[in-house]
Amino acid sequence: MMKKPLIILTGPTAVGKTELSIRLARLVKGSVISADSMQVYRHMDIGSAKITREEMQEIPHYLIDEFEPEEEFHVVRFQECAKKSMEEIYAQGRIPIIVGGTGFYIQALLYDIDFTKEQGNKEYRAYLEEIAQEQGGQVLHEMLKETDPEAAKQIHEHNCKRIIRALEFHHFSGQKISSHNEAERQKESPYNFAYFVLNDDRAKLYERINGRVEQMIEDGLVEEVKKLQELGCNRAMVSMQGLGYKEILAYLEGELTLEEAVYRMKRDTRHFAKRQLTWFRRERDVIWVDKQEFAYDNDNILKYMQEILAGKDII
RNA sequence: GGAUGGAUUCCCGAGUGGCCAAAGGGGGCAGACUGUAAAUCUGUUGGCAACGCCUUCGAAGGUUCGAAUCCUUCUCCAUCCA
Repeated sequence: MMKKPLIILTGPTAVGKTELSIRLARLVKGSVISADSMQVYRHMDIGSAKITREEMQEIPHYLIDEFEPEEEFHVVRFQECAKKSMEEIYAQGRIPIIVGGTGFYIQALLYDIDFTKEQGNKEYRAYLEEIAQEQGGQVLHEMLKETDPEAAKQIHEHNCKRIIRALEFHHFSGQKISSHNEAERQKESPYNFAYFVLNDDRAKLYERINGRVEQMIEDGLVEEVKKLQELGCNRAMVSMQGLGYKEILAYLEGELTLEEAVYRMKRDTRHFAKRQLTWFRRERDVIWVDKQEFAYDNDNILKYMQEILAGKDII
């Protein structure tokens, strides 16, 4: 059976994915699926740098404004929703284009990683979190050594979240997460895909990030977060852990000055961009698109992409 | 003009004779990641032909087996007195 076509356009935050994605979508008759852990939430527009209706220019977009900020969105839901969207897109004779900077989400979809072994209840996790709280993370790490020594070796003892997940996985599935991961890692993608990573010179990227943060403040990010607060959003919510949101929330609660909040937003966004790049470097079959090499001209970039897509029989 | 305090590695900041290429933090750089991923976590950060050598703690001299640490002079900064 022929593999279905799939285009991915990603890159670190603030490289300029959005603009390019629209032109690409028009070029290949594509529909966009957002792979962005924050743009899925409604009422979070400025801080997530969400694409606007006008910018979409009639190109269908999926997974934007799909959930309320109090809902918990995560990879598994992303995968489910994205797969559903893809079917719809294929049925219309269009090509799905994954656009967004959340590498983990992209991976989950691209390699159709299996997450459904167990759907744990919250109790066990709460129990583990309590242990971590009261006895410290090392205790959990010791527990993991018992049940899954391989995983214990791979996960640093300070990384509580991942230790908890590994224990939880074992608890509900009876299997080792280390072997599960190992198996999933071998998977081949069920799609005929092109994985583009847009990149730019680091210094330029950082400049853009800093500028973008300033712009967000000017555009009324503080007001946006105030409204979210009024809607009942608090820092425990997954959505409120987004960059920009957690800092402004801290400012509104009097923990930080605005200046300090802005400083942190910039810094943490830069760090985030770095982590994204690390992620993409590790992914296989990635096509790097360095903006400098194309003289910062999207026409050139599109031409290049088009060639590659044609070569892979995607278009 | 006088008095006092200060000047430390990219930044802030400890160190007050050997254990100091110099704590800690920040920033930078690198990495991990398979149900919170804009999250969570790790490593590294003077140079080199690198288990050793070289350069560094405002500058120049000096004391000492040995100095970022003590002495002298100078430069700059801060506060105070004129």
